[in-house]
Amino acid sequence: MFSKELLKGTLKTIVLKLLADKGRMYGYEITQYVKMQSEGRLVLTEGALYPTLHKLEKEGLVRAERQQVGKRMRKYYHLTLAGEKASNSRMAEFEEFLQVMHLIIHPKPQGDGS
Amino acid sequence: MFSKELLKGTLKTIVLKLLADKGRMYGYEITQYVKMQSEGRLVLTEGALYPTLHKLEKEGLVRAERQQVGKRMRKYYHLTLAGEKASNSRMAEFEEFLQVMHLIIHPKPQGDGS
DNA sequence: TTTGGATACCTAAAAATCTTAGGTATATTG
DNA sequence: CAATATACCTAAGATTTTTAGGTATCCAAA
Repeated sequence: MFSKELLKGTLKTIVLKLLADKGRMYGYEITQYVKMQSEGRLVLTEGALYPTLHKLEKEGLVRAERQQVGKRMRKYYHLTLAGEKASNSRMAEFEEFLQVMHLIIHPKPQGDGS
Repeated sequence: MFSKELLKGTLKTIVLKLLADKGRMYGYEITQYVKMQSEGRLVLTEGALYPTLHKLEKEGLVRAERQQVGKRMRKYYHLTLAGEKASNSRMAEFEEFLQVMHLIIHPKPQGDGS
């Protein structure tokens, strides 16, 4: 698995995008889904995920609904209208980030006179 | 310009890659090069860059040489052997990160029975 | 000539984010 | 019945970055 350093700053983006795609997910489900989809290469820690979900809720981008399953509680999250907008703009920013990284990592050769 | 949140964790990678490509650069030059190459979309702050360069030096990945230009001092940085290896492995990690993000953002549809 | 902007380095406090390392409880499987 | 998986949570510490300075030289324009 790659260094987690690169993940910094992308966690919110991932969560917002997944909720946009799936409609509703609960925290543990997100960790499992990401692990599965990335073929084990990306493992979200709960210590990062849960505070992020709470923060998104406080910011009004997601809303939570508790649901009882057997005797256990699940907290399903879904996007608010503001959350949908945030998800879209985050994804647009991510695309731009990729473009910029590409420009820096694969530079157009500057005129070098040769 | 996109939110800097996405940049978190990529600064070292960028610096190592640029030094690998260019051979030697000084701090201010790095900020200007990145700004130019990204068409103004990415601006590295000096408060982040200089401490990062110092840290890379302490880790033995880069070495600095002071050079007088007029009455002003420049500190040119270049990769050590360990730095070259770090640059390569960082870039490999970054590629893997991109792949993983792609898998999460553009998921292969799971059998949904429809 | 002096003022402002560019060049060129630096640091420290604060904010933001994540890891580590727990805690609690239920469900399932060997 | 013990271990693993499911499912939530928090807090201390580490790391990284922003913000907001500081110092000094160079050059061009007013």
